Amino acid sequence: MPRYQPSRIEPKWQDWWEAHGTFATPRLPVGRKLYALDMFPYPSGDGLHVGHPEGYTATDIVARFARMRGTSVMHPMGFDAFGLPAEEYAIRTGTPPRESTDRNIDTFRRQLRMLGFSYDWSRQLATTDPGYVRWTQWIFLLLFDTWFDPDSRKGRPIAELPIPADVAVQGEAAVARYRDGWRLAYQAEAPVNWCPALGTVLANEEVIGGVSERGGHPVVRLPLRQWMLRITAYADRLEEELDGLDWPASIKKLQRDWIGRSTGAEVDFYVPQGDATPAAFETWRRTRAAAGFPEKPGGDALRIFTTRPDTLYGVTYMVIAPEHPLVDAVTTPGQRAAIDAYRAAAARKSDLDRTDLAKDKTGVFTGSSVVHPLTGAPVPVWVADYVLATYGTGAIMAVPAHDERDFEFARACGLDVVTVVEPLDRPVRPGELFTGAGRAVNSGPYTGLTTRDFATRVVADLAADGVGRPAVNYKLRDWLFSRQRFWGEPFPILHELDTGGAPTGVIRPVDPAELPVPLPELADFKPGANPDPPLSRAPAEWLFVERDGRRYRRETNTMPQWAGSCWYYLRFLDPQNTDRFVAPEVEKAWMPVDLYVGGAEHAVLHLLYSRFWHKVLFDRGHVSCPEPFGRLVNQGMILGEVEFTGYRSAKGGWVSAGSHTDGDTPARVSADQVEKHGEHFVLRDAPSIRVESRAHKMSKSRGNVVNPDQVVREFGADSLRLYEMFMGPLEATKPWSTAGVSGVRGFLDRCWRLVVDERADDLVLAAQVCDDPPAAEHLRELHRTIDKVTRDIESLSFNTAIARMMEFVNFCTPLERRPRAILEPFVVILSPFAPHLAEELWEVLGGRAPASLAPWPAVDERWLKDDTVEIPVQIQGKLRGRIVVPAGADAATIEAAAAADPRIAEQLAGRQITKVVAVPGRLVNFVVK
RNA sequence: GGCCGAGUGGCGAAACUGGCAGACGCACGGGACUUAAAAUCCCGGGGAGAGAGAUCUCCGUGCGGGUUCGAUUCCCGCCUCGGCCA
Repeated sequence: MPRYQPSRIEPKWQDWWEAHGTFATPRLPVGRKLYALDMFPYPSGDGLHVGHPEGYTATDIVARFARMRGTSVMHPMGFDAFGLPAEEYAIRTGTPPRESTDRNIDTFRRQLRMLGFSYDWSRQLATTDPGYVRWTQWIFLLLFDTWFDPDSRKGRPIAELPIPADVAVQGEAAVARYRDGWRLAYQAEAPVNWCPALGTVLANEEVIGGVSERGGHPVVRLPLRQWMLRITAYADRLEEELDGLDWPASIKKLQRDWIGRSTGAEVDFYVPQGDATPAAFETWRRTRAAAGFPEKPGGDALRIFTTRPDTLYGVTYMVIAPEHPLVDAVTTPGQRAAIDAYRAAAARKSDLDRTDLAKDKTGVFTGSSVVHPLTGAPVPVWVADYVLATYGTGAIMAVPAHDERDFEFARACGLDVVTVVEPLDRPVRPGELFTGAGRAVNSGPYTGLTTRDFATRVVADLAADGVGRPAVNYKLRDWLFSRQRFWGEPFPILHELDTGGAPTGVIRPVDPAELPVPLPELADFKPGANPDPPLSRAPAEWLFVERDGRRYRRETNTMPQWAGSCWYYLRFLDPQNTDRFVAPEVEKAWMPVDLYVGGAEHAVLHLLYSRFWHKVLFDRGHVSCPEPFGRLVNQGMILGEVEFTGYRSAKGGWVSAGSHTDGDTPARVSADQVEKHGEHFVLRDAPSIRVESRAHKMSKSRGNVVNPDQVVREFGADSLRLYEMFMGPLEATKPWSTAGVSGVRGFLDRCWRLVVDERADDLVLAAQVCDDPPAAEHLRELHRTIDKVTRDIESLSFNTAIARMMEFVNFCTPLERRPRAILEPFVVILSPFAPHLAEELWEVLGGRAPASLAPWPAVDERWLKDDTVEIPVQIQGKLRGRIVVPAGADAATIEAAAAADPRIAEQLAGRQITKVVAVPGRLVNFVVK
């Protein structure tokens, strides 16, 4: 019994904390607050992975530490429970997703509880809870009700959208259409990635290399009515407001690159109507000069976006995307067949295939030309799939002399290359590719201008003539927000039907009082052969509703998994509220999140989408801060145990790693069969054979997945927590080591024996524990430990904090008399790391539970200072001796002490000292001749 | 191909702002305890060399340069590995 038995004490204290509401969070913080948040998990059927507790332990330590220092702490946990795997499981087994999801959540909750995290479990939520879905739908309606006002750069109610007079006169339907064109949530026919095998449309980021990220199924592009969110309206704010955030620079950069803001110009090229006479072009130009640059180009103009308006005179051809609306209009009968074939082929390619620089560029001439707005020269129009319909205007002016992709395409198709920019420092070679800035040549009236001046001037001139304007473009696209799946939030939108049951095109939001729109009971989860969502097969009583005497059909798309995770951090604050998604005073008191920890895989999407929703909520006055996550930390990946891999040839003999070929088969080699020779590991029995030494990502197929349940069974939850924190820096990628877990367990065993008499039958104090007043050396050791641990938790350097506590235990273990006055504070600082053990030891020491809420011990600065310090003495920068000097000794004193040291004096004798570097408290260095 | 990160003992790692490289842990070796083993406790471990010995010398933070009295740390160039994006 008195041995350290995690299996006994861990459940005991988990029950105790639960029964006593130890970690219940007040509705409003009292004094200082801390909101420490983990990225909530998707409750997969496999249960918790050892990667999960890494970040969770880190935030738990911070949360427990803050609580012990009197801070009000919000530390909740929930589940991101909508998503594909549950639905695929449903399709496979016929189990309704809600059942399997609830089961998985129970498993996750059990496993999380087992690890002793100090969550306020009364705040648990799942994105699938009807009470949560209600507010996700409510926020969607808010997006639907919001337009982005470019003047104030803010989201505003759609009712405040100014209606142009020419629209107003067309009547109510026209006004409604106009409004729909401005809403942040809108419908569009979009070329989408339809995956027949999954029976769904996928976002671009879910398509990798032309196949689905999940499952690797082929994907084709297809136009389909979709819900989109106008995230591009917020692109500038999403980029600019990264500045104030305490996030890793690399994540900020990823977000900036993803947004991909580029500045340049939009330019219209005249599309001849019928005969392409110079007179027709002149007429068009005069009309434009009078009317100005239109919001949308008509059929008589091909609009392009370029970041290099200074290369306008180098345009030798135009390229439009295969999906561009003008393709049909500009294709001549002779080219029709070739163009159609090309478009069909392009539809089967993903964006990735189309932009890959390594691949050859392809394209087809349309047979016709457009007219250059400055020179009036005809420019041939090509269709090529290296231009994407969704980027910019879906059309480009090609300047092969100054753009890499255009250059490659021109070379492949035998098109002209005309140089119009020269580098400032050297002459240009004809036909050379030069993408840098320089000076204009061969550019009519602009010749001689620098790239920057040219751009400014020409854009102004184009704008004056009504054929161009300055423009900003983003790589970021509007967010494709609908999925043809069952297991997601239904859209709270109704489509009006006419008397014949056909949609009229009029849509109507569900009254917020009627939310949530529940998911219907569905017998069949199988996706269809066409992109019709499963909900279109819902029972009629769900599908059709009547409002105000009109019949409606419900929207049958569902929202993507990102929807629920966009705002869960807000719901945690007020999870039971049935009047609002969060009470304003509660939101104001707790937000923003002070520490957000999770994997870097969410660097772009989740974090960008959340920020976008948050800004809309902010603009509409529902939250008090413009950014949700103040400080972000990415925990590193935990890899499997290091593996040694040798290679065997087809004949069965070993082949040295590095000189092996694909024909050789890899084979696991155990650690005791290898040894290190110089840089590499080799086989012990055949030292000429090199083997690879590497840790791999944990995966079922590799069979190197570590199961937290098993680790807890074998070593205890405190050991798992402590090991994951001791492995190395939080942000680093680290290999798992079972031996390492057992080493950390050894430390907890030593902590136990420091306090408890292991050989007694009952749980009693070790005989060495005494009430002696602690001696100076004890206090010095204690306070240095408290100081280091305190500072290390603040900087999230948990590994070094643990190392310091180990030193403390190593110091105490040999003591015949161990004053409780140093043991008690030690147990307190141990408690955030190994909370169960700390509670138990605290109890044995006679403390009043819970140790988890004991005040954090204060550091007494007195014990941090030494009377004397030992400092190194160098000659020529090489260590030649050490001296002991008073702690505060100044430069002159330590230099004299160093020179007086017999060993140093001996080596300095007869040499000329040219310089002395004496840094108080650090070192003395003599530079001699 | 681009961007980001990393490279330190047999292994995971530590080193404040440029100041004694390798704290702490694993593994390993030695010792104490034990009839014995396990467990525990104590001691020792970067490499090479010299010495009977306490000690001493040289080399050493991926490689090559540079800055500096002094570089794991800063700068330039390269190599390898990992991650993300294309």
